[in-house]
Amino acid sequence: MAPARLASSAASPSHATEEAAQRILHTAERLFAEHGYEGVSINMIAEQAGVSKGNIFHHFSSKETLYQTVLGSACAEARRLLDELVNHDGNLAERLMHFAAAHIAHLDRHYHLTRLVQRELLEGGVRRGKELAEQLCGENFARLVGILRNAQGRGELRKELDPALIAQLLVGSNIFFFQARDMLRHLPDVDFADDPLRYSRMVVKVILAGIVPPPGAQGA
Amino acid sequence: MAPARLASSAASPSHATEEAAQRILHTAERLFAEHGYEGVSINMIAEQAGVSKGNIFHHFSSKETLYQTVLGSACAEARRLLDELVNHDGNLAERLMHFAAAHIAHLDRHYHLTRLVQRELLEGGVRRGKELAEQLCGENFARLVGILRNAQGRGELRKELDPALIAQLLVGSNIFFFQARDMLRHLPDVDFADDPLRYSRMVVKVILAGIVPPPGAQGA
DNA sequence: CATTGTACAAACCGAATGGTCGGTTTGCAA
DNA sequence: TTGCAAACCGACCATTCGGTTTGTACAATG
Repeated sequence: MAPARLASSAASPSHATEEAAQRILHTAERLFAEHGYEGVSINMIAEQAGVSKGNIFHHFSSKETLYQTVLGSACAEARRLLDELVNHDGNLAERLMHFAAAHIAHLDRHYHLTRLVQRELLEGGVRRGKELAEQLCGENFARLVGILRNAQGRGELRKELDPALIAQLLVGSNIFFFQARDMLRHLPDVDFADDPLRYSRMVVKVILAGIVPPPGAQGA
Repeated sequence: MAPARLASSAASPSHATEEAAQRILHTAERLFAEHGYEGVSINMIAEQAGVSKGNIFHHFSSKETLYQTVLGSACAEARRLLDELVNHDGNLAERLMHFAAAHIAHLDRHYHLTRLVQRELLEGGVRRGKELAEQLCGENFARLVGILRNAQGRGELRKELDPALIAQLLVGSNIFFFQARDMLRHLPDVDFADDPLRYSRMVVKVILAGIVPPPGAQGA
Protein backbone atom coordinates (compact mmCIF):
# COMPACT_ATOMS: atom_id res chain seq x y z
CA MET A 1 0.00 0.00 0.00
CA ALA A 2 1.20 3.52 0.80
CA PRO A 3 4.94 3.78 1.43
CA ALA A 4 5.48 3.35 5.13
CA ARG A 5 7.23 6.68 5.50
CA LEU A 6 7.46 7.68 9.10
CA ALA A 7 8.73 11.06 10.17
CA SER A 8 6.56 11.43 13.21
CA SER A 9 7.12 15.21 13.47
CA ALA A 10 5.36 16.68 10.46
CA ALA A 11 3.44 13.75 9.13
CA SER A 12 0.11 13.27 7.47
CA PRO A 13 -2.65 11.76 9.62
CA SER A 14 -2.72 8.46 7.87
CA HIS A 15 0.97 8.13 8.64
CA ALA A 16 0.63 8.00 12.38
CA THR A 17 -2.48 5.90 12.26
CA GLU A 18 -1.11 3.41 9.82
CA GLU A 19 2.04 3.22 11.87
CA ALA A 20 0.01 2.17 14.90
CA ALA A 21 -1.71 -0.57 12.93
CA GLN A 22 1.65 -1.74 11.63
CA ARG A 23 3.07 -1.74 15.14
CA ILE A 24 0.15 -3.87 16.30
CA LEU A 25 0.65 -6.20 13.37
CA HIS A 26 4.37 -6.66 13.94
CA THR A 27 4.00 -7.13 17.66
CA ALA A 28 1.26 -9.66 17.08
CA GLU A 29 3.38 -11.53 14.55
CA ARG A 30 6.24 -11.82 17.00
CA LEU A 31 4.04 -12.89 19.90
CA PHE A 32 1.92 -15.35 17.91
CA ALA A 33 5.07 -16.91 16.49
CA GLU A 34 6.57 -17.19 19.95
CA HIS A 35 3.60 -18.37 22.01
CA GLY A 36 0.92 -19.50 19.60
CA TYR A 37 -2.61 -18.22 19.20
CA GLU A 38 -3.97 -19.30 22.58
CA GLY A 39 -0.81 -18.24 24.37
CA VAL A 40 -1.17 -14.60 23.41
CA SER A 41 -3.74 -12.21 24.86
CA ILE A 42 -4.96 -8.94 23.41
CA ASN A 43 -3.72 -7.20 26.54
CA MET A 44 -0.24 -8.58 25.91
CA ILE A 45 -0.21 -7.27 22.36
CA ALA A 46 -1.60 -3.89 23.39
CA GLU A 47 0.97 -3.52 26.12
CA GLN A 48 3.98 -4.44 24.00
CA ALA A 49 2.77 -2.47 20.99
CA GLY A 50 2.20 0.60 23.14
CA VAL A 51 -1.46 1.05 22.27
CA SER A 52 -4.70 0.58 24.12
CA LYS A 53 -6.67 -2.61 23.92
CA GLY A 54 -9.60 -0.75 22.44
CA ASN A 55 -7.44 0.54 19.65
CA ILE A 56 -6.58 -2.97 18.58
CA PHE A 57 -10.27 -3.74 18.21
CA HIS A 58 -10.64 -0.51 16.33
CA HIS A 59 -8.17 -1.69 13.68
CA PHE A 60 -9.01 -5.40 13.75
CA SER A 61 -12.49 -6.64 14.39
CA SER A 62 -11.44 -9.62 16.48
CA LYS A 63 -8.45 -11.55 17.74
CA GLU A 64 -9.07 -14.11 15.04
CA THR A 65 -9.09 -11.40 12.36
CA LEU A 66 -5.84 -10.00 13.70
CA TYR A 67 -4.28 -13.43 13.54
CA GLN A 68 -5.50 -14.00 10.01
CA THR A 69 -4.14 -10.62 8.97
CA VAL A 70 -0.78 -11.41 10.51
CA LEU A 71 -0.64 -14.73 8.74
CA GLY A 72 -1.80 -13.25 5.46
CA SER A 73 0.70 -10.43 5.35
CA ALA A 74 3.47 -12.73 6.51
CA CYS A 75 2.67 -15.19 3.74
CA ALA A 76 2.50 -12.41 1.19
CA GLU A 77 5.97 -11.30 2.20
CA ALA A 78 7.23 -14.85 2.09
CA ARG A 79 5.86 -15.38 -1.38
CA ARG A 80 7.60 -12.21 -2.54
CA LEU A 81 10.88 -13.33 -1.05
CA LEU A 82 10.66 -16.86 -2.37
CA ASP A 83 9.78 -15.77 -5.85
CA GLU A 84 13.37 -15.35 -6.90
CA LEU A 85 14.70 -18.50 -5.31
CA VAL A 86 13.80 -20.80 -8.11
CA ASN A 87 15.12 -18.68 -10.94
CA HIS A 88 18.72 -19.70 -11.34
CA ASP A 89 20.79 -21.19 -14.11
CA GLY A 90 23.21 -24.06 -14.13
CA ASN A 91 22.98 -27.80 -13.90
CA LEU A 92 20.83 -29.59 -11.34
CA ALA A 93 23.49 -29.69 -8.65
CA GLU A 94 24.12 -25.96 -8.89
CA ARG A 95 20.46 -25.08 -8.95
CA LEU A 96 19.58 -27.24 -5.97
CA MET A 97 22.53 -25.95 -4.00
CA HIS A 98 21.50 -22.38 -4.73
CA PHE A 99 17.88 -23.01 -3.89
CA ALA A 100 18.65 -24.74 -0.61
CA ALA A 101 21.11 -22.06 0.47
CA ALA A 102 18.74 -19.23 -0.37
CA HIS A 103 15.84 -21.07 1.24
CA ILE A 104 17.53 -21.72 4.53
CA ALA A 105 18.91 -18.18 4.64
CA HIS A 106 15.39 -16.93 4.15
CA LEU A 107 14.04 -19.15 6.92
CA ASP A 108 16.81 -17.91 9.18
CA ARG A 109 16.20 -14.23 8.54
CA HIS A 110 12.42 -14.47 8.92
CA TYR A 111 12.22 -16.88 11.77
CA HIS A 112 9.03 -15.33 13.15
CA LEU A 113 7.35 -16.23 9.92
CA THR A 114 8.99 -19.64 9.90
CA ARG A 115 7.67 -20.43 13.34
CA LEU A 116 4.24 -19.17 12.40
CA VAL A 117 4.11 -21.53 9.43
CA GLN A 118 5.44 -24.39 11.52
CA ARG A 119 2.67 -23.73 14.02
CA GLU A 120 0.06 -23.76 11.31
CA LEU A 121 1.42 -27.03 9.99
CA LEU A 122 1.18 -28.51 13.47
CA GLU A 123 -2.28 -27.24 14.36
CA GLY A 124 -3.92 -28.28 11.12
CA GLY A 125 -7.10 -27.76 13.06
CA VAL A 126 -9.88 -25.26 13.11
CA ARG A 127 -8.00 -22.12 12.19
CA ARG A 128 -8.21 -21.26 8.51
CA GLY A 129 -4.62 -20.14 8.17
CA LYS A 130 -3.59 -23.63 7.20
CA GLU A 131 -4.90 -22.99 3.74
CA LEU A 132 -2.71 -19.95 3.44
CA ALA A 133 0.32 -21.96 4.37
CA GLU A 134 -0.72 -24.65 1.95
CA GLN A 135 -1.13 -22.15 -0.81
CA LEU A 136 2.17 -20.50 0.06
CA CYS A 137 4.12 -23.72 0.18
CA GLY A 138 2.24 -25.37 -2.63
CA GLU A 139 3.10 -22.72 -5.14
CA ASN A 140 6.83 -22.87 -4.61
CA PHE A 141 6.75 -26.58 -4.08
CA ALA A 142 5.20 -27.06 -7.49
CA ARG A 143 7.89 -24.95 -9.09
CA LEU A 144 10.62 -26.93 -7.39
CA VAL A 145 9.03 -30.13 -8.56
CA GLY A 146 8.96 -28.66 -12.05
CA ILE A 147 12.69 -28.05 -11.98
CA LEU A 148 13.34 -31.58 -10.83
CA ARG A 149 11.07 -33.09 -13.46
CA ASN A 150 12.85 -31.05 -16.03
CA ALA A 151 16.22 -32.30 -14.86
CA GLN A 152 14.84 -35.80 -14.96
CA GLY A 153 13.99 -35.34 -18.60
CA ARG A 154 17.57 -34.29 -19.27
CA GLY A 155 18.92 -37.32 -17.46
CA GLU A 156 20.33 -35.33 -14.54
CA LEU A 157 18.08 -37.12 -12.07
CA ARG A 158 17.43 -40.83 -11.77
CA LYS A 159 14.27 -41.75 -13.62
CA GLU A 160 12.92 -44.01 -10.90
CA LEU A 161 12.88 -41.25 -8.26
CA ASP A 162 9.79 -39.23 -7.42
CA PRO A 163 10.53 -35.52 -7.94
CA ALA A 164 7.98 -34.58 -5.29
CA LEU A 165 9.79 -36.69 -2.76
CA ILE A 166 13.09 -35.00 -3.50
CA ALA A 167 11.43 -31.61 -3.17
CA GLN A 168 9.88 -32.60 0.14
CA LEU A 169 13.25 -33.85 1.36
CA LEU A 170 14.98 -30.61 0.39
CA VAL A 171 12.42 -28.26 1.89
CA GLY A 172 11.71 -30.42 4.89
CA SER A 173 15.32 -30.83 5.93
CA ASN A 174 15.68 -27.07 5.96
CA ILE A 175 12.48 -26.38 7.87
CA PHE A 176 13.10 -29.14 10.35
CA PHE A 177 16.55 -27.76 11.04
CA PHE A 178 15.05 -24.72 12.72
CA GLN A 179 12.51 -26.79 14.57
CA ALA A 180 15.17 -28.99 16.11
CA ARG A 181 17.78 -26.28 16.42
CA ASP A 182 17.42 -25.71 20.15
CA MET A 183 17.72 -29.42 20.72
CA LEU A 184 20.61 -29.85 18.31
CA ARG A 185 22.58 -27.32 20.32
CA HIS A 186 22.53 -29.72 23.25
CA LEU A 187 23.56 -32.82 21.34
CA PRO A 188 27.29 -33.42 21.75
CA ASP A 189 27.66 -35.05 18.34
CA VAL A 190 26.23 -32.06 16.52
CA ASP A 191 28.45 -29.15 15.51
CA PHE A 192 26.34 -27.59 12.77
CA ALA A 193 23.53 -26.22 14.91
CA ASP A 194 24.78 -22.66 14.56
CA ASP A 195 25.63 -22.79 10.88
CA PRO A 196 22.46 -23.29 8.85
CA LEU A 197 24.20 -22.64 5.57
CA ARG A 198 26.82 -25.29 6.13
CA TYR A 199 24.13 -27.71 7.23
CA SER A 200 22.06 -27.11 4.14
CA ARG A 201 25.03 -27.44 1.83
CA MET A 202 26.01 -30.76 3.37
CA VAL A 203 22.45 -32.01 3.09
CA VAL A 204 22.30 -31.15 -0.59
CA LYS A 205 25.61 -32.88 -1.14
CA VAL A 206 24.22 -36.01 0.50
CA ILE A 207 21.05 -35.85 -1.54
CA LEU A 208 23.02 -35.41 -4.73
CA ALA A 209 25.63 -38.08 -4.30
CA GLY A 210 24.41 -40.31 -1.47
CA ILE A 211 26.40 -41.51 1.48
CA VAL A 212 27.77 -44.77 0.15
CA PRO A 213 31.27 -44.52 -1.28
CA PRO A 214 31.38 -45.15 -5.02
CA PRO A 215 32.39 -48.73 -5.85
CA GLY A 216 36.09 -49.17 -6.30
CA ALA A 217 36.92 -45.97 -4.46
CA GLN A 218 38.50 -45.97 -1.03
CA GLY A 219 36.75 -43.42 1.18
CA ALA A 220 39.16 -40.44 1.49
CA MET B 1 -23.19 -37.80 34.06
CA ALA B 2 -22.24 -41.42 34.50
CA PRO B 3 -21.69 -42.02 38.21
CA ALA B 4 -18.61 -44.12 37.42
CA ARG B 5 -19.81 -46.96 39.57
CA LEU B 6 -17.10 -48.80 41.34
CA ALA B 7 -17.37 -52.56 41.40
CA SER B 8 -17.57 -52.65 45.15
CA SER B 9 -17.43 -56.42 45.37
CA ALA B 10 -14.61 -57.89 43.31
CA ALA B 11 -12.29 -55.11 42.33
CA SER B 12 -9.58 -53.84 44.59
CA PRO B 13 -10.05 -50.21 45.63
CA SER B 14 -6.85 -49.01 44.00
CA HIS B 15 -8.07 -50.55 40.79
CA ALA B 16 -10.94 -48.21 40.16
CA THR B 17 -9.12 -45.17 41.40
CA GLU B 18 -6.10 -45.88 39.24
CA GLU B 19 -8.37 -46.33 36.28
CA ALA B 20 -9.75 -42.84 36.76
CA ALA B 21 -6.26 -41.39 36.94
CA GLN B 22 -5.30 -43.26 33.80
CA ARG B 23 -8.39 -42.00 32.04
CA ILE B 24 -7.45 -38.46 32.97
CA LEU B 25 -3.91 -39.06 31.76
CA HIS B 26 -4.92 -40.50 28.42
CA THR B 27 -7.52 -37.83 27.78
CA ALA B 28 -5.00 -35.16 28.65
CA GLU B 29 -2.41 -36.68 26.34
CA ARG B 30 -4.81 -36.64 23.44
CA LEU B 31 -6.00 -33.10 24.10
CA PHE B 32 -2.57 -31.64 24.76
CA ALA B 33 -1.26 -33.25 21.59
CA GLU B 34 -4.18 -31.89 19.62
CA HIS B 35 -4.48 -28.34 20.96
CA GLY B 36 -1.33 -27.61 22.93
CA TYR B 37 -0.96 -26.67 26.57
CA GLU B 38 -2.70 -23.31 26.44
CA GLY B 39 -5.41 -24.62 24.16
CA VAL B 40 -6.65 -27.15 26.71
CA SER B 41 -8.56 -26.33 29.87
CA ILE B 42 -9.01 -28.46 32.94
CA ASN B 43 -12.76 -28.34 32.36
CA MET B 44 -12.27 -29.79 28.90
CA ILE B 45 -10.20 -32.67 30.24
CA ALA B 46 -12.65 -33.33 33.07
CA GLU B 47 -15.59 -33.36 30.73
CA GLN B 48 -14.06 -35.71 28.17
CA ALA B 49 -12.55 -38.00 30.81
CA GLY B 50 -15.88 -38.23 32.59
CA VAL B 51 -14.61 -36.98 35.94
CA SER B 52 -15.08 -33.81 37.93
CA LYS B 53 -12.64 -30.95 37.79
CA GLY B 54 -11.92 -31.34 41.48
CA ASN B 55 -10.99 -34.94 40.93
CA ILE B 56 -8.29 -33.95 38.48
CA PHE B 57 -6.75 -31.73 41.11
CA HIS B 58 -7.07 -34.58 43.54
CA HIS B 59 -4.85 -36.75 41.37
CA PHE B 60 -2.58 -34.05 39.96
CA SER B 61 -1.56 -31.02 41.95
CA SER B 62 -1.73 -28.60 39.02
CA LYS B 63 -2.28 -28.35 35.30
CA GLU B 64 1.46 -28.04 34.85
CA THR B 65 2.04 -31.23 36.88
CA LEU B 66 -0.54 -33.05 34.80
CA TYR B 67 1.19 -31.93 31.63
CA GLN B 68 4.59 -32.99 32.90
CA THR B 69 3.20 -36.37 33.90
CA VAL B 70 1.66 -36.82 30.47
CA LEU B 71 4.93 -35.93 28.82
CA GLY B 72 6.97 -38.07 31.15
CA SER B 73 4.93 -41.22 30.78
CA ALA B 74 4.69 -40.69 27.04
CA CYS B 75 8.45 -40.34 26.78
CA ALA B 76 8.98 -43.40 28.94
CA GLU B 77 6.83 -45.40 26.60
CA ALA B 78 8.60 -43.99 23.59
CA ARG B 79 12.00 -44.88 24.99
CA ARG B 80 10.80 -48.43 25.62
CA LEU B 81 9.52 -48.71 22.08
CA LEU B 82 12.56 -47.17 20.48
CA ASP B 83 14.97 -49.33 22.38
CA GLU B 84 14.82 -52.14 19.89
CA LEU B 85 15.01 -50.03 16.79
CA VAL B 86 18.76 -49.77 16.69
CA ASN B 87 19.53 -53.39 17.32
CA HIS B 88 19.66 -54.97 13.93
CA ASP B 89 22.26 -56.79 11.89
CA GLY B 90 23.37 -56.41 8.32
CA ASN B 91 25.28 -53.86 6.34
CA LEU B 92 24.70 -50.15 6.61
CA ALA B 93 22.04 -50.02 3.93
CA GLU B 94 20.03 -52.76 5.59
CA ARG B 95 20.37 -51.30 9.05
CA LEU B 96 19.36 -47.80 8.00
CA MET B 97 16.43 -49.12 6.02
CA HIS B 98 15.27 -51.13 9.01
CA PHE B 99 15.72 -48.25 11.41
CA ALA B 100 13.88 -45.75 9.24
CA ALA B 101 10.99 -48.13 8.60
CA ALA B 102 10.60 -49.01 12.26
CA HIS B 103 10.97 -45.39 13.26
CA ILE B 104 8.30 -44.04 10.94
CA ALA B 105 5.97 -46.90 11.85
CA HIS B 106 6.43 -45.98 15.48
CA LEU B 107 5.72 -42.31 14.79
CA ASP B 108 2.62 -43.31 12.88
CA ARG B 109 1.23 -45.58 15.58
CA HIS B 110 1.86 -43.13 18.41
CA TYR B 111 0.95 -39.93 16.71
CA HIS B 112 -0.33 -38.29 19.91
CA LEU B 113 3.13 -38.67 21.31
CA THR B 114 4.69 -37.51 18.07
CA ARG B 115 2.66 -34.33 18.07
CA LEU B 116 3.46 -33.76 21.72
CA VAL B 117 7.18 -33.96 21.01
CA GLN B 118 6.82 -31.75 17.94
CA ARG B 119 5.07 -29.19 20.10
CA GLU B 120 7.82 -29.29 22.67
CA LEU B 121 10.40 -28.80 19.96
CA LEU B 122 8.48 -25.81 18.69
CA GLU B 123 7.82 -24.16 22.01
CA GLY B 124 11.31 -24.46 23.35
CA GLY B 125 10.15 -21.90 25.83
CA VAL B 126 9.35 -21.83 29.47
CA ARG B 127 7.95 -25.29 29.91
CA ARG B 128 10.51 -27.78 31.17
CA GLY B 129 9.30 -30.66 29.07
CA LYS B 130 11.79 -29.70 26.41
CA GLU B 131 14.48 -31.35 28.45
CA LEU B 132 12.56 -34.59 28.45
CA ALA B 133 12.25 -34.48 24.71
CA GLU B 134 15.92 -33.66 24.43
CA GLN B 135 16.84 -36.53 26.65
CA LEU B 136 14.50 -38.86 24.79
CA CYS B 137 15.77 -37.89 21.38
CA GLY B 138 19.35 -37.42 22.44
CA GLU B 139 19.71 -40.95 23.68
CA ASN B 140 18.56 -42.61 20.51
CA PHE B 141 20.21 -40.00 18.38
CA ALA B 142 23.57 -40.81 19.94
CA ARG B 143 23.07 -44.49 19.26
CA LEU B 144 22.22 -43.83 15.64
CA VAL B 145 25.31 -41.67 15.31
CA GLY B 146 27.32 -44.52 16.82
CA ILE B 147 26.10 -46.91 14.15
CA LEU B 148 27.01 -44.46 11.43
CA ARG B 149 30.45 -43.80 12.86
CA ASN B 150 31.01 -47.51 13.05
CA ALA B 151 30.03 -47.93 9.43
CA GLN B 152 32.35 -45.10 8.56
CA GLY B 153 35.21 -46.98 10.16
CA ARG B 154 34.41 -49.98 7.98
CA GLY B 155 34.33 -47.85 4.85
CA GLU B 156 30.59 -48.19 4.35
CA LEU B 157 30.10 -44.45 4.68
CA ARG B 158 32.05 -41.66 3.05
CA LYS B 159 34.71 -40.42 5.40
CA GLU B 160 34.10 -36.74 4.72
CA LEU B 161 30.45 -36.88 5.85
CA ASP B 162 29.31 -35.91 9.33
CA PRO B 163 27.51 -38.88 10.95
CA ALA B 164 25.41 -36.53 13.06
CA LEU B 165 24.15 -34.80 9.96
CA ILE B 166 23.11 -38.09 8.40
CA ALA B 167 21.32 -39.02 11.59
CA GLN B 168 19.52 -35.68 11.69
CA LEU B 169 18.52 -36.10 8.06
CA LEU B 170 17.14 -39.58 8.68
CA VAL B 171 15.19 -38.73 11.80
CA GLY B 172 14.13 -35.31 10.61
CA SER B 173 12.74 -36.48 7.31
CA ASN B 174 10.54 -38.95 9.15
CA ILE B 175 9.32 -36.51 11.78
CA PHE B 176 8.73 -33.77 9.26
CA PHE B 177 6.65 -36.13 7.18
CA PHE B 178 3.94 -36.17 9.81
CA GLN B 179 4.16 -32.46 10.33
CA ALA B 180 3.57 -31.74 6.68
CA ARG B 181 1.24 -34.65 6.07
CA ASP B 182 -2.01 -32.69 6.03
CA MET B 183 -0.46 -30.28 3.59
CA LEU B 184 1.09 -32.99 1.45
CA ARG B 185 -2.34 -34.48 0.93
CA HIS B 186 -3.37 -31.34 -0.91
CA LEU B 187 -0.33 -31.11 -3.16
CA PRO B 188 -1.15 -32.58 -6.57
CA ASP B 189 2.43 -33.73 -7.19
CA VAL B 190 2.55 -35.81 -4.02
CA ASP B 191 1.27 -39.37 -3.97
CA PHE B 192 3.06 -40.68 -0.90
CA ALA B 193 1.18 -38.74 1.76
CA ASP B 194 -0.79 -41.81 2.83
CA ASP B 195 2.07 -44.27 2.73
CA PRO B 196 4.65 -43.36 5.35
CA LEU B 197 6.56 -46.58 4.90
CA ARG B 198 7.00 -46.11 1.17
CA TYR B 199 8.03 -42.51 1.76
CA SER B 200 10.63 -43.49 4.32
CA ARG B 201 12.03 -46.25 2.14
CA MET B 202 12.43 -43.91 -0.79
CA VAL B 203 14.12 -41.33 1.40
CA VAL B 204 16.63 -43.88 2.64
CA LYS B 205 17.32 -44.95 -0.91
CA VAL B 206 18.05 -41.35 -1.85
CA ILE B 207 20.28 -40.84 1.16
CA LEU B 208 22.15 -44.03 0.40
CA ALA B 209 22.74 -43.60 -3.31
CA GLY B 210 21.98 -39.96 -4.08
CA ILE B 211 19.82 -38.67 -6.86
CA VAL B 212 22.40 -38.21 -9.59
CA PRO B 213 22.65 -41.13 -11.98
CA PRO B 214 25.98 -42.93 -11.79
CA PRO B 215 28.37 -41.86 -14.54
CA GLY B 216 28.06 -43.93 -17.69
CA ALA B 217 24.68 -45.31 -16.68
CA GLN B 218 21.43 -44.37 -18.36
CA GLY B 219 18.70 -43.63 -15.79
CA ALA B 220 16.20 -46.47 -15.42
C1' DC C 1 -20.72 -48.61 66.09
C1' DA C 2 -17.52 -44.81 65.78
C1' DT C 3 -13.50 -43.18 63.41
C1' DT C 4 -10.52 -42.39 59.81
C1' DG C 5 -8.99 -41.84 55.18
C1' DT C 6 -9.76 -41.91 50.28
C1' DA C 7 -12.09 -40.90 45.93
C1' DC C 8 -15.06 -38.00 44.13
C1' DA C 9 -18.56 -34.09 42.80
C1' DA C 10 -20.24 -29.50 42.97
C1' DA C 11 -20.19 -25.03 44.34
C1' DC C 12 -17.22 -21.49 44.55
C1' DC C 13 -13.07 -17.92 44.14
C1' DG C 14 -10.17 -14.17 42.28
C1' DA C 15 -7.85 -13.29 38.17
C1' DA C 16 -7.72 -12.92 33.37
C1' DT C 17 -9.96 -13.50 29.01
C1' DG C 18 -12.08 -11.50 24.46
C1' DG C 19 -14.94 -7.97 23.40
C1' DT C 20 -17.97 -3.45 23.93
C1' DC C 21 -18.93 1.31 24.72
C1' DG C 22 -19.04 6.19 25.80
C1' DG C 23 -16.17 9.84 25.56
C1' DT C 24 -11.96 12.43 24.16
C1' DT C 25 -8.36 13.78 21.08
C1' DT C 26 -6.60 14.61 16.41
C1' DG C 27 -6.26 16.44 11.79
C1' DC C 28 -8.27 17.89 7.70
C1' DA C 29 -12.17 20.24 4.82
C1' DA C 30 -15.21 23.86 4.32
C1' DT D 1 -13.73 28.95 13.07
C1' DT D 2 -16.56 25.13 12.80
C1' DG D 3 -17.84 20.37 11.51
C1' DC D 4 -16.89 15.79 11.20
C1' DA D 5 -14.92 11.34 10.95
C1' DA D 6 -11.40 8.52 12.18
C1' DA D 7 -8.03 7.31 15.91
C1' DC D 8 -7.70 6.43 20.42
C1' DC D 9 -8.32 5.52 25.43
C1' DG D 10 -9.86 3.31 29.66
C1' DA D 11 -13.65 1.62 32.18
C1' DC D 12 -16.65 -1.97 31.88
C1' DC D 13 -19.05 -6.67 30.74
C1' DA D 14 -19.96 -11.63 30.61
C1' DT D 15 -17.43 -15.66 30.46
C1' DT D 16 -13.85 -18.78 31.43
C1' DC D 17 -9.59 -19.75 33.48
C1' DG D 18 -6.74 -22.56 37.10
C1' DG D 19 -7.37 -23.70 41.54
C1' DT D 20 -9.79 -24.25 46.41
C1' DT D 21 -13.26 -25.51 49.59
C1' DT D 22 -17.00 -28.09 51.18
C1' DG D 23 -19.56 -32.07 51.57
C1' DT D 24 -20.53 -36.91 50.85
C1' DA D 25 -20.39 -42.00 49.77
C1' DC D 26 -17.79 -45.83 51.09
C1' DA D 27 -14.13 -49.06 52.54
C1' DA D 28 -11.12 -50.28 56.15
C1' DT D 29 -9.81 -50.34 60.98
C1' DG D 30 -10.54 -50.09 66.04
